Amino acid sequence: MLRTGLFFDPYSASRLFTLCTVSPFSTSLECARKLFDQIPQPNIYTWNTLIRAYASSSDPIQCFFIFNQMLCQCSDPPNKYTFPFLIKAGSEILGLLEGQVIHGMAVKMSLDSDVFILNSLVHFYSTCGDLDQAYKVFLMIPKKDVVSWNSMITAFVQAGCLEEALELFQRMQGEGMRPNDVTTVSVISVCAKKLNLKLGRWIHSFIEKNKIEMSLILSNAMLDMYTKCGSLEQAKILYDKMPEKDVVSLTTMLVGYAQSGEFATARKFFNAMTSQDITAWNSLISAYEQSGHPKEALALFNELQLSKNAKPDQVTLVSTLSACAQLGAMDLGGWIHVYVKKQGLKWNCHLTTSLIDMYAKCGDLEKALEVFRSSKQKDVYVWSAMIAGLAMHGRGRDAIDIFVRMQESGVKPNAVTFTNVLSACSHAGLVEEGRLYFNQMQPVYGVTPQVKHYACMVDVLGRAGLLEEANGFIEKMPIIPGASVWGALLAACKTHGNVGLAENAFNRLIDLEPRNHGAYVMLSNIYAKFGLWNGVTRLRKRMRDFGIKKEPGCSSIEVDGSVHEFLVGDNSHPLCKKVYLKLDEILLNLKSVGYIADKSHLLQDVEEEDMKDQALYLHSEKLAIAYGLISIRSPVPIRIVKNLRVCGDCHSVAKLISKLYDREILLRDRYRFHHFKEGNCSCMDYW
DNA sequence: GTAGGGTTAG
Repeated sequence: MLRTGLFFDPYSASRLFTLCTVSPFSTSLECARKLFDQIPQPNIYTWNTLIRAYASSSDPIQCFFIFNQMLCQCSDPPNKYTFPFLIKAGSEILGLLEGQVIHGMAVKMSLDSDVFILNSLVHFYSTCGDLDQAYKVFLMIPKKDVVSWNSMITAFVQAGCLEEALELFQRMQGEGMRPNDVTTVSVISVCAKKLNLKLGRWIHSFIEKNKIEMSLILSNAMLDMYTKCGSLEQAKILYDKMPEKDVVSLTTMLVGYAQSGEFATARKFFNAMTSQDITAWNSLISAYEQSGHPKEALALFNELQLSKNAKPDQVTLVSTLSACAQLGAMDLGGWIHVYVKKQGLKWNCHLTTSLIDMYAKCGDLEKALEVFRSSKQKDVYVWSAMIAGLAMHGRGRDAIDIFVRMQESGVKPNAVTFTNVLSACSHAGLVEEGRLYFNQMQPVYGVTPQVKHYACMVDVLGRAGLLEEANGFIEKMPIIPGASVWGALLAACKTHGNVGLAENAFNRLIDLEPRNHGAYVMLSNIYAKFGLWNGVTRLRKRMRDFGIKKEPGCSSIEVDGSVHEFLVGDNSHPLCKKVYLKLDEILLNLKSVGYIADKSHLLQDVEEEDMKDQALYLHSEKLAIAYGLISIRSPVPIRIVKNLRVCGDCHSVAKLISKLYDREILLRDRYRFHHFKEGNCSCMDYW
């Protein structure tokens, strides 16, 4: 074209240029840009095409620089085609200000009745979070087409206004507008979000009746709806009928099966993909992590690192950090912290939250605070995670301090925040503060207390020994007390010894959750404490009859990046002989300073009666501590995670070991952290 | 003589 001079014909040059911008090759945009710079007098069409190309690129902000250049260099003013591209760029960069400027220019140029520009603006304002403005623009569209309706319906769905979206769906039909496949994609996703299978089925038949095209995206949205609403069978039927499937279809099925615990089938869909993208990996990892299989999640994460096709992203790391937190795997957790920095991944609030949570749950509260202090963006979840971290370490006053500072910085507390604040009050014995914040929830903060908040409040009162007040509090509850509420009261009765209230709490709890083994163990412990052996026997028989088993105690410890688990009396560890030798040595040392095993904990233990003397000695946390002393060099602290609450004897032993062996021990049990140092525990024996 | 807006999975 250069040789023939055709390139200097503006029309021909712009055809070549357009071809270049739609090329799928990754370097084609650079190429197009170079080409553009050689076009002598780019016309308005050419400029628009360049802006369009950048609007859907990875660098949409360029659109505004180019637009500026265009205003200076192009003899034609921007036209109705220019604005949709710029508005799209505004949505991409979430640039509310930029978009508003563009909107203003369109108005000045009297282009604000163009349906394309207005539809773009509806989408733009909604992605920037200004739903009111989106709706105002929508109402001003003189001749709404199907895209106008779709844009507004989608805006409502994405803002979580599901009822409004359904209303609009009705209204568009009332005004004679026929929904298309895009409309029904949004409406089906409303059904998925509401978990409303009935409505989902109705929309499905609506689509068939109205002969709406079953696009691949619509089929995928429908698969998503059926799996989320718990109808895997219908999802499978639809899936088998789909003429075309893509990676989204497979991922949706994968998630459906993984979330109902059918991991083998989920893996089949995972393996059936020609190439597993990062979303597929994330789906499987998070399914494992969220259903109590953190070890499998970490194994998959390791597999992912060997994969050539996908690289971990922020979502992967959030799930993986959460798995680390569950296991107390701080080596890997810290490695991920470094990984994010090294890879230059963008920090977001999700990542910050899970990193704080990981450090706090692995026992390194200082690191958690460091991450918290250095984070630039703090949303309500970041603040709440820090409050929870301080709470589980017994630092109630500091937690409340953070709660106050959060409000000073203009972040409004939500239901999660209050759960954590109340938990901080309960762990630190701050009864007055607990009462105060609970009573302020609705009137001051507009957060309606849920069952979990009542349970926390019962815990605050009960732990402090105010059993009657806690019981009265439950009786006055305006909502039905759930199992967690009775569980909190029962636990308090165990700590402070009240058989009458305990029996009532137990019965109410068992009515709601007949197979709650924790309830049986707690009541049995209370009977044992008072020497009510008939009660113990009765309960034990009832457990046998119903086939209810106590959850076995399990402690885990991370050494050199791998997690070791110990069960009660475990013999499966390769180094178990050494562990038991170490344990003998420890107990001998402890006895020399006057330690006597507290056997009251033995009598209380329902399932372990056969093991009598051995049982205490074999508690999993003792095994894990012994293993830690063997394999972790001083002065690195020993970090243990236990699935149940630590027993009184293990608690005393850990205190003594911390002094005798001059080692810090961080033990996370089901409810909180115990930081043993120089013969004392951070919980000050209030737990 | 060239063109534009809205949709699914973590």
